[in-house]
Amino acid sequence: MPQEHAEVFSRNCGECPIRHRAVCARCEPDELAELDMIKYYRSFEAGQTIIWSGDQMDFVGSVVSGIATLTQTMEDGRTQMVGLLLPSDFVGRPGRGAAAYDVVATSDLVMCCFRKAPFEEMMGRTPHIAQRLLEMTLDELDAAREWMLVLGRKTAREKIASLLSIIARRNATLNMQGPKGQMVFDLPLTREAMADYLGLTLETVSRQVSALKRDGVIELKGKRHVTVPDFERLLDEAGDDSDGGMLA
Amino acid sequence: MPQEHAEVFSRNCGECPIRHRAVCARCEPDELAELDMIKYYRSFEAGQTIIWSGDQMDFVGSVVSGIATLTQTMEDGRTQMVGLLLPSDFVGRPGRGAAAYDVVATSDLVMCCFRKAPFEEMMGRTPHIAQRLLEMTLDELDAAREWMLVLGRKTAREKIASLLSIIARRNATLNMQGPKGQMVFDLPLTREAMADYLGLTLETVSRQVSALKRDGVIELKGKRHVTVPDFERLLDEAGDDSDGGMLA
DNA sequence: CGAACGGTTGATCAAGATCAACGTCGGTGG
DNA sequence: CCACCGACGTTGATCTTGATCAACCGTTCG
Repeated sequence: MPQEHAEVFSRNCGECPIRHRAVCARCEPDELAELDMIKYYRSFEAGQTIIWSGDQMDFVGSVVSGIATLTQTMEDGRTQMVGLLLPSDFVGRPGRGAAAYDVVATSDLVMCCFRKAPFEEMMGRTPHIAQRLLEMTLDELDAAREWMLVLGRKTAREKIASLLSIIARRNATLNMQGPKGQMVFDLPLTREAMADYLGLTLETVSRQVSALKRDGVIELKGKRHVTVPDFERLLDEAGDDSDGGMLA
Repeated sequence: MPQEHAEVFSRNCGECPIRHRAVCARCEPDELAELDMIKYYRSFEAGQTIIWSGDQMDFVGSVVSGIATLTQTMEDGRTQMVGLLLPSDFVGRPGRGAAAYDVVATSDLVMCCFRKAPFEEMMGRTPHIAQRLLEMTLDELDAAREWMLVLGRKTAREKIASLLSIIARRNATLNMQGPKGQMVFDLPLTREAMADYLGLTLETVSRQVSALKRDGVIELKGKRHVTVPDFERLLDEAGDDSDGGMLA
């Protein structure tokens, strides 16, 4: 049986770790106060399904800590990840009743949830929220399109390198470092989840990770702890042009 | 040399064929009048590149008539389509200076362009525009995610069937018919463009189209004119569950 | 301890890529 | 008028990448 998270979170938005990146990033104190009235926290453990595709959704919200995946599954069991949710990412689609994808917690996870109806109502008259959500959605769309190139045209090796560089870069921006030189991080995904991300089998993922290690593109400590000695080299293996998608 | 379009378009938004579906769908008469002051029409011929990836963009806009594609290209020439733009679809990303993708007119095309800076300024104080753009962006994100499943997990035959069903469905909603029973339409894409859409080679596209024809899933008159005798059958071949993605 | 889970590695197979030839249609210029 | 060319499409033969099937390892957890 799931044991309740012992950890206690401050309800105070001022202390919120994702305050400056989430949907509420642009909100004024009075707007935060209003959001506060319709918000609540929920904890999930690793492996738990947060939302089932097709379910009626009565909340939207932000990932506060932990990692979740958005996945689509065909009747015969083939599954494709279509979103990777990190802290500050938004869950749920205002204006739609039913969830379109499964949302699964990959690690232990905390969400800041807003009751859906009041949130939608508030969004309608609070440009600060609507604007921020638009911005975040446009970013997600860009990420999805980058991902489509990976899925449609890259080789298995390039796919793995692409995924590693994406995780490395996200990690760097989270720690507010530039993405260059040596980088170290932990893989937040199992080999199977990586396969579902990249449209591969887990065997192919395992082989290509080993190959990148053998060729010195990455170093591994255990199965998950990755060191990238030369980020440019990794980008090269990913087939990305060197600028790495820096957009004005 | 490109010959100028002889056709003349009414500047009048009241007669605009995409009025009810575009970014301006929710605008009041006074807002339309303001948009009118920053708008202009541009025509492109089939094959013409509208925007090059990396270019500075000085406008955003809506496709009024015709079809365009968003594509990404790797240094070695591999290309992946990441968006298919039909009438009423929006082009450009407010808040970003440089284009992230190539935009190419697949057919002769007319765009209703807005000068970027004034449009962004106006969006900041016109919720009707921002809200509609958010809604359209969320729809595009959903489409991109559906597409990711196609790219990552479907077989070549399923990919072709998926593309045909998407085009058939879009066509049906444009003509305001329900997507069922017999459907007839023209393919707006060459075999090569279909391949770039689906992450296949043009040879595989050709073979699978022939196979679907041989198996009676579709009928062809010429290379482009398609008849789908049984839409359910097509959905089945696409591996989609029967509801066809009808979401509340 | 044994089972479950995550991961690695090997042998074999098949879907789709690649290379190549050919067909059709619609201009265009001699 | 016809010959030629280029764009688009089809089909065949062969090759390669990644899938599939299978065995096995190490860790963790009842």
